[in-house]
Parts: sequence; C-alpha cells; structure tokens
Amino acid sequence: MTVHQHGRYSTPVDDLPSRAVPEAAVGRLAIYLRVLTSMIEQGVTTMSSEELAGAAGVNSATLRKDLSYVGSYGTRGVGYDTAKLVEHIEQLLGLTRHHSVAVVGIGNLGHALANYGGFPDRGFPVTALFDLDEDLVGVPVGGLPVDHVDTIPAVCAEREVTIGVICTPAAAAQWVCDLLVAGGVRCILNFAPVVLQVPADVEVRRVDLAVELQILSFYQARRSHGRRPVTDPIAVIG
Amino acid sequence: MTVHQHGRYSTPVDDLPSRAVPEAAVGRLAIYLRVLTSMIEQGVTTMSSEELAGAAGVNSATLRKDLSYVGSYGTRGVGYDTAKLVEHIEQLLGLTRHHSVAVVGIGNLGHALANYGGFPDRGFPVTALFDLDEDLVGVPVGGLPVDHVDTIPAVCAEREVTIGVICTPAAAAQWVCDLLVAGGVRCILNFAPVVLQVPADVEVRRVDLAVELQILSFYQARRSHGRRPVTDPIAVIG
DNA sequence: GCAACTTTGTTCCTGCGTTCACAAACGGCT
DNA sequence: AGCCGTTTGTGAACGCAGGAACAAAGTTGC
Repeated sequence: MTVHQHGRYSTPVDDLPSRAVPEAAVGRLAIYLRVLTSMIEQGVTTMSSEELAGAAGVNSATLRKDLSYVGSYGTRGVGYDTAKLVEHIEQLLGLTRHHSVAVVGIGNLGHALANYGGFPDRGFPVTALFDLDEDLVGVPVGGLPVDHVDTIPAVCAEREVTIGVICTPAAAAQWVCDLLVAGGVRCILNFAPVVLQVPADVEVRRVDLAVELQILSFYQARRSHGRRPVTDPIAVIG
Repeated sequence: MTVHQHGRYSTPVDDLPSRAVPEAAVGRLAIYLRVLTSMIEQGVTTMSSEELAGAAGVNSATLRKDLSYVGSYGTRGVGYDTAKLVEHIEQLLGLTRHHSVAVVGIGNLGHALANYGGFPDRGFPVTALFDLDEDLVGVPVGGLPVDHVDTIPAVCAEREVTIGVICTPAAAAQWVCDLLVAGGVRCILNFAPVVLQVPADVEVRRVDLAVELQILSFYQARRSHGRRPVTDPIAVIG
C-alpha cells in the first residue's frame, strides 16, 4: 500500500505561506508535478484545470482545490502557466532543497534503487548505501561504496541524510530503522513487510508489495469471478 | 503512494457473506494478516484487539470494526483466535485461490520481483515474464524464461494471469497496460511513473517511488527545519 | 470600451471513515 | 451457581475529503 502508518494529517503549521494541506492532496500534488513536467517537455505552456485533471485522473474541482493550497497562480479564462505552477508546487513540496537519501539493504531491490542513479525525478541524490554482508561492504554499487550497517548513525549524521530507505528482510527492518533514527533521519521509506515502531516526529511511509497484491486479490474475488474476455489490443480507454 | 487511481470504493456486492468493505479497511486487513501469521509463528494462539491493534499501528476500535466486516469470530472476554482469524481474513481477501502473476519489464526492478520466487507471502506464483529486449527473450530469470511483450495477450490468456505487474519505463507503460488488458488481465500493479488509463472494470494500483519521496520531502520541509539530533540507538519507541 | 465567453477560486453540502463509548457476552473464580 | 472482570461488537457523534455549483475575474473579439 504505502500509506501513512497512522492516519496522521498534515502538520498544523502556521507561518508557512499556505494553510494546512490535507495529506491526500500532497500525494496528488506530486502527481500533478509529474504530469506538468511531462507536458512542458512537449512544449505545453498553459493548461486548464480540466485538462490537467484529466491527465492526472482526478476530478477538476479536486484539482483546483489542491492547487489553491499552493496559492492562486492561475489565470481565469485561460488556465495555469505550466512552468510557474511547477515552480510553486516544487516549493510547497520542499523540492528546492536536495534531500540526501540512504539505502539500507543491498539485495535485489536495494540494488535496483541504488542503480537508479540520481533517483527518479532528481532532487534525491543517493549518498549512502548500507548492508550487513561483509562481502558487500566496500563494493561500489551504482558508483557508491557500500558501508556496514553498524556505521549508519555516524555516516548518516555526517552526510546529513534526510531520507532512509529500508530494503532489508523483515527481521532486520526494525533494528535498521532504529539505527537510522539514531543517525538523525526523520523520514523513512520502508519496503520491508513490517509495521515499524518509531518516535512521533519520524515520518514512515510503507511500500508493501504483499499488501498491494492482497488488495488486488480482494477486488478480483469480488467480481463476476473470472478474467476478462480477451479483446483487441487496440480498443482501450475507460 | 499507491492509491486507487480514482477514489473508488469497494464493490457494492450483495451475495457475499459480508457487507461492503471500505477500501481503507481492506488494506488494513492485509496488514493484520501479516501480523497474525508472524505471531502464530511465535506460538501465539490468542490476541486481544488492543494487542493486535498495537502491533499493526492502528486504533483498537478501528481494528474491531474492520474485523466485524470479516464476521464475528472473536470471543468476548478473551480475544481472537489467531489461527481462525487468519483463515477468515484469507477467505475475505480471496487468498484461498491462487493468483497467477505476470511481470512486464525485466529491468532492475523486474529482476528483483522475479527473483522473489514464490512472491511474498505465497499465493501469488509468477507464471510469466515479459520484456521488449530481444537479447532477454528466452533467458530464464528466477527459473522462468522471458517472453516477448508482443505475446502478452496470448500468454496471459493461456496461463490465466490475473495480476499484471508493470515495471517498464514510463513511456512503455500505457502500451503494456493495454496489452495486459487485451490478454484478460483485470488487476494491475503499476510501478511506472504514469497514470494509466484503463476500462472501468480494471483495477489499477500504483506504487510510485518519486511520489513517495516527494511526500516525505513535504513533511520534512514542514517541521522545525532540520534533522534530528543524533541519539543513542538504544532508546527508541514512540 | 463593452459584451460575451471562458476558467478559476471558493463556498456549501453530502457522504465516508474514524473514533468514542457503552451494552452484551463470555470465562474464571469463589 | 452466581458474580466480577475483561473484551468484543456496534450504535452514534465527529471530522475530513470530495464533488457540485456559483460568483469573481480576466481575456478575446468587435
């Protein structure tokens, strides 16, 4: 799934330019951002809420409300300036600053993540890799040498890691998580199939393959039990 | 994130034993399932709602309500029989039947998924791998030979694939998705950073690394800007 | 410069999901 | 057997998120 571990909401901060942003809206804003950058590459300079909403798969009213959290940067009768909008969303999401990422657990998945290089959509440089396996320590993966997990607190503090990604087996996840927190990391992306226990000021997001599959299984079970008739690959669209 | 693409709800089916299960509850049930199986391995035969809720990181009232969708299988004054509960949740989630999985895009991530072998927590055998790269076609990955993407409709139909996992680059995702749908696949797990357009009866779940990181970035930005002081790795817990 | 059209920003409303709180039920102990 | 403590299951309140609808604003054409 990948949900907030607890049903927490956005932070009720006040001094920042916008009001409290609902959690769900934050996720959608990240999607708008992707759609926008993709459109900009295609030379689109202006989009209406209707167009953007369609591309992102949401209701246009929802989109406008989400954008209102960012501020009023649209032009009535015209739409939104794509470049300007990207700029403001990036600012709201804190993407102007770079976030140093550490990957723990260099197995199959860890390898895959480390090799992403600059990490998807820039702004998230991977600056540390960790594993327990002595044979792996020192070996460069994706151009970065692997460090031993025991050095997590020290290395994370030194390299100012802000986001820790846990790709270890379930059994090691909580331990690794504690080490990351000890190293000052307050944002954790957890791929291990465990519910992590963390202090209140640490944000955990879970990406759980098994849960995803089981949810799909549920929707599959509730249905005209069976598969879809095989169709022509041409006719698509919902 | 990994959300429903649209904010759809559970299916308003009637003949099945339980009432309509809220979408959010389905995700949590999958988590309870994991916690329960883990506890059973440790020899625990009974758990109270409070214990189980704590381990899953949710409110105990929420947990009880979620379990009430499954049916009333607890004993007042005692708690829930772990084995019995697992059985009933598995039934609700449709895990009694096996769900054949196809992985499309055998890059870093696809490799990682294919090598998971039986796929996390059983019940999801990977029965087909696809890629566009001719050099990869025929090569066995995790014991299964890779097929060409062009054969997706035919192979998926033949092997009765129920879940398609898309690990391709963004540009190929929609195309691959259409092929899967053409092959009769109605459940799709999408790792590509794109919003897929699908017919209404196809269920898509998205796992989007970039979005996850950006959400974490947002929460990091809204805070007493900075990292956590480096602490002793021992003192933890929220 | 004015009018008509387009599109935003926002307000209101509806509905779901989460939580609280309590009554019913069950086991254990005397 | 009856009482007491414990824990479930659910009815009701609360709060947030999503969608519809409208008024303000701005642009384009004449």
